[in-house]
Amino acid sequence: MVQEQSRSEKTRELIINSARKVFLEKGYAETSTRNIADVAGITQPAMYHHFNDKEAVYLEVVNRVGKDVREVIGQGVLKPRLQPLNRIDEITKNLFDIHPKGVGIFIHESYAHLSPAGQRKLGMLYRMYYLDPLTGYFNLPEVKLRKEVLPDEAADILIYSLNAMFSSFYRIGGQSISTRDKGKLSLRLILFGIAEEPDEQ
Amino acid sequence: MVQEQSRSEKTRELIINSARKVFLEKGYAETSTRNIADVAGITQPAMYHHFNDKEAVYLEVVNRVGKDVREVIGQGVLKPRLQPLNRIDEITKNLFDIHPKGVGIFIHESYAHLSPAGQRKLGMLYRMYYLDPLTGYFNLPEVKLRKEVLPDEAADILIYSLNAMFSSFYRIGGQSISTRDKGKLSLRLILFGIAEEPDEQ
DNA sequence: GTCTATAGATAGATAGAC
DNA sequence: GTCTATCTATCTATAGAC
Repeated sequence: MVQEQSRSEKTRELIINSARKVFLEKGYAETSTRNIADVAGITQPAMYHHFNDKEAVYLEVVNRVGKDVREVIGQGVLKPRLQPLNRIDEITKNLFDIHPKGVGIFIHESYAHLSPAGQRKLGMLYRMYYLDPLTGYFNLPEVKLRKEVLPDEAADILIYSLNAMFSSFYRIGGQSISTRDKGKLSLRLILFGIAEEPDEQ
Repeated sequence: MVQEQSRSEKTRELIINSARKVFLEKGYAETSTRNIADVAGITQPAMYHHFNDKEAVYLEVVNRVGKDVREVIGQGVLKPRLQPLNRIDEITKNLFDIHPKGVGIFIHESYAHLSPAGQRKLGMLYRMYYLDPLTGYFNLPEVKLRKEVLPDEAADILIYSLNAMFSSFYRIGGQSISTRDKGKLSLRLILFGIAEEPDEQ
């Protein structure tokens, strides 16, 4: 069942892996097709033999990265020995191992630069690989959400809030949360909020 | 004391106000100097008589917008008749009246496209006009923060989390929180978190 | 299948006439 | 002070030789 990889397939994989590095680091708009070709060690037009356009390369990369994301979230959910808070802490740690500059620069900031069809596809991949697996975590019986929050809303909010925590801009206003322990502390703030809840609103 | 405005000063104001509209809507990178000039009804090179470069126009706009932001936050803080939650709700509402596409597209996404000097200045303005006034709210004696959160951290987290809530990308995964009441609900999630806190961690 | 060459678009910024 | 014309750089994508 192991198929020999043709030269074309090898080059295609090389392009995808090179593009993965650059897109994860700089996002869609700031990545040029020459950047990708340079990392791959081919000329820029050669890329167009393997892909229709830049968008097709990006969406294939999102598909590959997304599968890894789904995998690490799924592994984190299925660790019954760990407390729920330690499990979600491990999930976010693995999420940022995959996205060195955060999820936002890779997914959210790319959206506006895609064609309408590309935007629909990106939305689909984001839901399938990021939101749905995290919804699985918040659906665990031992994870207690605040009563007005639905599991898929919690997943969405968590990813967006994490974006914020790991933004490089986070430091420009002076020393801030990112200079302290980014992991556990940030996560507690997102999960449990920043303020004391008033007795009755 | 009322000084007559010269023709040059009027044109400069016209450019700033035109740029303000476009930068708030599209952010720094997606705004071209021709966009600004078109809105102002002048040619693109004419802009360069009044400003050294695109960055100078942007930073002047941030300064103007920032003053308005400081103003609405300050007004919100000083409303002792309102409950704290209603006050912060009013503050965020006014914040998004000023930023129709959210604070992120105007401030945070612009950062990477500026010169080092511009980045330092933007960081300074962001702290002065956004973070410090909000820190004032979280310093109010009647606002109770969770014990591990400092007031300036709370300010930073609030702005970043609000970014997320109002991102246009927020909808692509299907119907989500943004289709419900964006205001009070989102704010409660940021302030008080999404999860029930475990009895002891 | 990959290359060189280049088309075609758009960006920020400058030169110089008026 | 504003204009027309243009420079320079960069980008995505294509044409066509090899």
